[in-house]
Amino acid sequence: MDETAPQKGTVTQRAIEQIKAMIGEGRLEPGQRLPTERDLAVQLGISRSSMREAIRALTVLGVLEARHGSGIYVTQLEAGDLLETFGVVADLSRGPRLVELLEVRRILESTATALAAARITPDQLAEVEKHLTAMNATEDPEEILAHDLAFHREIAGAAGNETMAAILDGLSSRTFRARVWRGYQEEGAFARTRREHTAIHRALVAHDPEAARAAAAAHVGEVEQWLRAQLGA
Amino acid sequence: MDETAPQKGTVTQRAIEQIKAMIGEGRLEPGQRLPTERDLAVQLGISRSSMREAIRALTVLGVLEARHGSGIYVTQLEAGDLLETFGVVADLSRGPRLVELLEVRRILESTATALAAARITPDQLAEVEKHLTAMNATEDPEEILAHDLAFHREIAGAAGNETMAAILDGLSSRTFRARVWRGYQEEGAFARTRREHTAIHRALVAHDPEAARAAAAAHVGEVEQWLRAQLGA
DNA sequence: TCCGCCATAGTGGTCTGACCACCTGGCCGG
DNA sequence: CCGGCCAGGTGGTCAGACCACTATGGCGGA
Repeated sequence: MDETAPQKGTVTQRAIEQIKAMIGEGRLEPGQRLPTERDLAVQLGISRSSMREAIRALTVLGVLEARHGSGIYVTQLEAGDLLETFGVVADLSRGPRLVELLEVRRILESTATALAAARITPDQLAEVEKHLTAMNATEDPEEILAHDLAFHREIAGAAGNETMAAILDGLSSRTFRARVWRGYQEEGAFARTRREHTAIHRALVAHDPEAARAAAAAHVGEVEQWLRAQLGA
Repeated sequence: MDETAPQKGTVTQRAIEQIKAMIGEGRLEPGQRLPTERDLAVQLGISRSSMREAIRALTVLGVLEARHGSGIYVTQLEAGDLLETFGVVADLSRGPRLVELLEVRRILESTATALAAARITPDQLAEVEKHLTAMNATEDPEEILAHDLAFHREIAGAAGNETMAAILDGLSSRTFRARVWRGYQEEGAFARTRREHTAIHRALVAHDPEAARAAAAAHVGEVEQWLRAQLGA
């Protein structure tokens, strides 16, 4: 009856591809609910175990979402859903790879900040200021880090490219930054960070893209150079 | 007995986190072989089915690699291994998200090309030329696309940032580009593409970063603008 | 002695069927 | 009419069996 699968790879892998294809071809819309695991297994002619592995795989990729007791749904397939796995990359990278990731972040962050300088709205600017002042008002590293992240996320959002913002979010994932900061803050980098953030903010207020680009690049580049030196030592 | 897991999330999710943690803490080195599925399941106190789901999840993320009949191994955790999932993102993105991805690619590709202009070696330059001439010597879209990909990949590699090269590779994944090209090539874009590639190559030969950046940005931007227009229509 | 074949043990891959935990919606009683 | 209860359906987990493949080491022949 079914001559769709001419035997290639594992059945699970095949199931993953088939579901991905269904979504790619539009047979499954974002947010739509899929048949039950049991039905899907029958449809593709495989066991429920294999089908579950396929579903689990697509779940960690941010393509599907399983709700216990309710069903399996296609995510909205937005940038945030799919790029969440980017954080894993950042978390598992070490040594020279960390420097490379920071270099990528520097390139994207500087461009995003430049775009934001041109496009940011008063409301968004107010939000940025909120995190800036909150960050300056505390000495708790945890809180500083949180506002630091929010500061940059808000700016990336103002750049108007959700995909880029999602990537930057992954590149700044909590554990990633925490790992770098642990050693970085020892050299009293808080003050410098605050100065750099102020410079970025000033460029945003002035709607000066080039100044914003330079300030952001310098900000990330500072950490990048420090990390590079650490590895060379 | 075991107070490691105080009940949070599904057992599979917990297993995923635990294995990730083992790698993050260095208890599992890249390339190292893991215990068997059966042993791992016993160690973490879960069933083999759940353990298999966890392994499958980490497999699609490029963290683990399962070899039938041999065992499960940690990948080298290099950029290419972990960023393969980036291709999935590109394949499943549609509409405005495609434009955003192209914008990200434009930013990274232009910078990568600029870096390459400064650092490229004669050998690498020869390789680039090979793909350029091969691309000009055929009319088969399939082959042109293949050499087009290789052309950019070689340049990205010459930039000296493996991570960036891997991301660009994902952003240029076969199905992604094929989808865009299907409509794009109708307007006789082959000639324009060749011209643009020639301009990029010329900048590389001259070791002129700024010219390279401009040429690469224009090259990607061309497609980006076309796609933007398509969506607006 | 050495090489090559092959039996075998061990591994991941798949299947089955059962049970549990949770959500949902409808029914029933207030 | 409303609220709580309950049953059916769903994903989550488990157990055990068998299959497909790989690697290893021993055996036989050259």
